[in-house]
Amino acid sequence: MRVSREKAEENRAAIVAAGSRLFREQGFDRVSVADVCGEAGLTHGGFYGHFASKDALEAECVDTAFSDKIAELTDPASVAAMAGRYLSAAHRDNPGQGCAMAALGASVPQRDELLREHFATDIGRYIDALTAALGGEGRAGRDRAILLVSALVGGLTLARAGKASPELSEEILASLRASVGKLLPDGIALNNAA
Amino acid sequence: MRVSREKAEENRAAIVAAGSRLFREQGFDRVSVADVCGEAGLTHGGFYGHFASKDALEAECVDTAFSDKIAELTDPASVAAMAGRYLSAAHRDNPGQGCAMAALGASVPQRDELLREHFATDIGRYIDALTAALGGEGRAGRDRAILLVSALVGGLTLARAGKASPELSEEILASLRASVGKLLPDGIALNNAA
DNA sequence: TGTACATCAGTGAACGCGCGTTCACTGATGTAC
DNA sequence: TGTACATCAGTGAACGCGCGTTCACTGATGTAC
Repeated sequence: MRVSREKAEENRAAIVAAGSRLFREQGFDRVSVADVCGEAGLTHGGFYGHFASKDALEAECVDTAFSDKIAELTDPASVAAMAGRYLSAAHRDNPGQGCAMAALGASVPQRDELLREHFATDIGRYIDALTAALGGEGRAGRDRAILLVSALVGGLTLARAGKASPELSEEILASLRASVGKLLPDGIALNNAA
Repeated sequence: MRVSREKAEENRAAIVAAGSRLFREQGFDRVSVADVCGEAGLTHGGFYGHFASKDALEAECVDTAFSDKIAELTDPASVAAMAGRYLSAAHRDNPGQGCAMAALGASVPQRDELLREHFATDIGRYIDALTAALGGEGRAGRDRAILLVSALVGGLTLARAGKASPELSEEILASLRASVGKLLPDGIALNNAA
């Protein structure tokens, strides 16, 4: 059942897309190679023709998840829009297309060296991009970006972990939308809509 | 090989203590019932005489981890001391006795209802205790506590996930020690020693 | 352009392994007298 | 207090299951002529 080289490349990309979503939704350990391949419309036997191991797939999925998010960061207004979306109930309830740091960051230390190195590089790229988008310079600029991303990642983690208490989860998101708005440059307002 | 009721109670407590540490170090899914029992000096066969399921153990381990941390929060100075320890390389590198929110929070949504409810209740208790310890009142008091705990949890998650890049990981911790110091009440300084 | 064959993307069964949970058994503890 | 026996905490083998990975096979693709 050989397919064309073009189709094979599409299949590979479909595996990465499916893994990128499923890993963020359920975590690395709760998603099997067969789950990912099935989601991509394939059986699992051909997987090792595309990837050296499940670890290698994980690393590639993480990279693509970060790249999508980094591309969104262009100027201070884009950061405010991102923060508004980030602290929304929609993001809390749909991790599959959301932040890889909040969804997968805590499990990175237990994973293999390839993934740990990719994840560290990606976090560095994200902080660089956020600092640049905020227009800050030097130590103060990076401090602001690091405080912002930390508050977002931690707040979303708490809102998700506390979701069995809906009022608490909502309070955490609403409270952080207010606090994070004050961390942004003057004149840039958080978008609370999304 | 029956043991005395007193010894049986000690064994049960040893299982909870071992689980509380191992789960924070490696995550729920990467620690087996046999791992926990072995760490407590027992075999795994008797486990179900003490606990209804692995899920029930997880919930109890989470509760004890939170209780230990909540007891530390007494006044503004205790919060500053906690924050200094929280953002240390020692905490980053030793999750077993550290913060359950950073170590396990991201995996809560995938776990069973019992654990999700316990975790949500524990987060609520933690935020209540942190607000009270900071001496703040009303909306502003809770906002400050929520921003603080979010920055701590997110920052530690990033420092751990980015540890393959040691300079980045250190920068995140140092930057947040500076930023978090400014979030504390006037006159209360972060303890950078631990 | 048309044909013959080599290549190789994908299939599905199989592998060894570790998991959560169960259970028959053991022997020290706890109790009835 | 001392004895006889019932209780039950802990043991270790076993269960069914799902995992990551491998492999013989299939048949459409791609290429040599």
